Amino acid sequence: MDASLLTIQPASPEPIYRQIVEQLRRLIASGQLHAGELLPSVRDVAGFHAINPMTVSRAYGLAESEGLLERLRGKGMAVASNGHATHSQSQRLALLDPQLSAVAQHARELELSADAVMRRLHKLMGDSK
Amino acid sequence: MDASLLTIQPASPEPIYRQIVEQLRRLIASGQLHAGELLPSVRDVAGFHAINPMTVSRAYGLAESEGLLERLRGKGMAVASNGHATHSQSQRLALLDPQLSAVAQHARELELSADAVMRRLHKLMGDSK
Amino acid sequence: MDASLLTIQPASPEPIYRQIVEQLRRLIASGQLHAGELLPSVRDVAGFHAINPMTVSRAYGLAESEGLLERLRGKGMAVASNGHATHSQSQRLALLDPQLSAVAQHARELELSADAVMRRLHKLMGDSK
Amino acid sequence: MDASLLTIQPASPEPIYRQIVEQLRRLIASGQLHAGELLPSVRDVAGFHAINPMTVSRAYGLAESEGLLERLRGKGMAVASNGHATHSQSQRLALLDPQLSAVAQHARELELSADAVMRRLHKLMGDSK
DNA sequence: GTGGTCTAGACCACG
DNA sequence: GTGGTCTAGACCACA
Repeated sequence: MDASLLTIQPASPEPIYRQIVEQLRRLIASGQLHAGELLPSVRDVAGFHAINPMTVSRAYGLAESEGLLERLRGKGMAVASNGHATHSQSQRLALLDPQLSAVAQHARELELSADAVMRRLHKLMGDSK
Repeated sequence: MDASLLTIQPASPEPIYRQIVEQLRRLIASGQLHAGELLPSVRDVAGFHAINPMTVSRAYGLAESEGLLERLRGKGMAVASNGHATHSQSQRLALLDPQLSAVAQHARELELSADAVMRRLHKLMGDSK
Repeated sequence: MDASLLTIQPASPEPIYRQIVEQLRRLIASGQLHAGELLPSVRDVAGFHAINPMTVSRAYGLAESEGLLERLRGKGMAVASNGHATHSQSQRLALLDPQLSAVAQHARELELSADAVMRRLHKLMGDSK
Repeated sequence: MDASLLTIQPASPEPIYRQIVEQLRRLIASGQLHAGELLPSVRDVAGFHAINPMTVSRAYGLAESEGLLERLRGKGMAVASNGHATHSQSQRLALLDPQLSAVAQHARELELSADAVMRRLHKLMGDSK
């Protein structure tokens, strides 16, 4: 894996270290990071994105305590081989549920139809490809 | 308007005052709160939801400074009568865009198809009705 | 709870933040900290033990992510009310198992009898009261 | 001595080199390794346990600097013949003291009686025989 | 080379 | 008042 795979948005209200953890969670769940794969070093990620190494270290540490990553002493952090990788589609969808529930509630408050919301979402997902 | 119309989730990472402001924004944009309508007092909202009155006051103050609400001396806060209410559908959809963009990005990281995500969203929007 | 209840050994190889978390785990499991009880603030603990507030904050954060503590926004950290508190004696004993297993293995390597080890342990536990 | 006599737990938080040194200390103190006995080569130990040779070398070096081992030029490392071997029982018990003190403190924090802890320890020492 | 810990201090967000 | 985030930099431990 390359440090450039991670996307960091420093201006986001979401803390950087959590952005990293959640991206890792998704990339691992989808198999884009496969079990055993070595992650870029803390210093590489920090240098590439111009953030503090401790911020990256904090993210890696959290991901480890969640069982997403494991520490190979002297080598770095690797994707854990605990079955967290390559979830089924329904498992991956479940990761989106909290966000989608919020969207559903907000749409209701806005009195928007499911069709209108979905057309908009479809457009955004097409654009992003 | 009744204090029970607002939904507060004290355990959410979203700060309470922002939950209130954003809900007001959506309820006003959709016309569920109409211009001139009087809001429940800070004390009522705070008492009903068992939250700190200062939090409600802060939300009302922010909403006022955005032009969503206006302060009627001696009567309380009311929905502003300056055209913020009853947005068009496209304006209301725009309020959902940031969230939908995030959903799109996360879906990409999870390698989920637009169809699968939309089916899930459709189900959630149906359920919530 | 008072900041003086925690014991910090800065010279120990065990990191300070983990000393705190594990002590909290034991004090909660034994009911010496009861569910809902407010912990001393990060700044109080840091000041009392002359350590960096971030170190304490890190410990509290970890304890929260383990479900031991919960954040009361604006009030501080409190012992979680998730049933982690007041474990049965067998549950509390289980928390000592890893250490006791290591003791057992080391005693074997030292060719020490169970009786000799236990007499020593009994003396130490008596002294500490 | 055979490389298989050492027990290595790569996943333990205890560093590997220290696991080796402390095991050597205990095996020598108890006379299971006798003075003058030749140890397996760095390469053998590293190969057998699939760990880095440098780690084994570091452990041997530390043990030598402590006087546990001595370097026989051209032959390898051997158990030192300077009275470190076959300690008395009280000397061997002293090697366990730091661990037992920690157990005593944790038991106090868990409000466990000396009897309960000792029954558990007795069971573990019996099992491991 | 790897990650981990701690400090000192600034600044923010929340109630 | 509370905790949270981030930075900059030093130092350590491990392989």
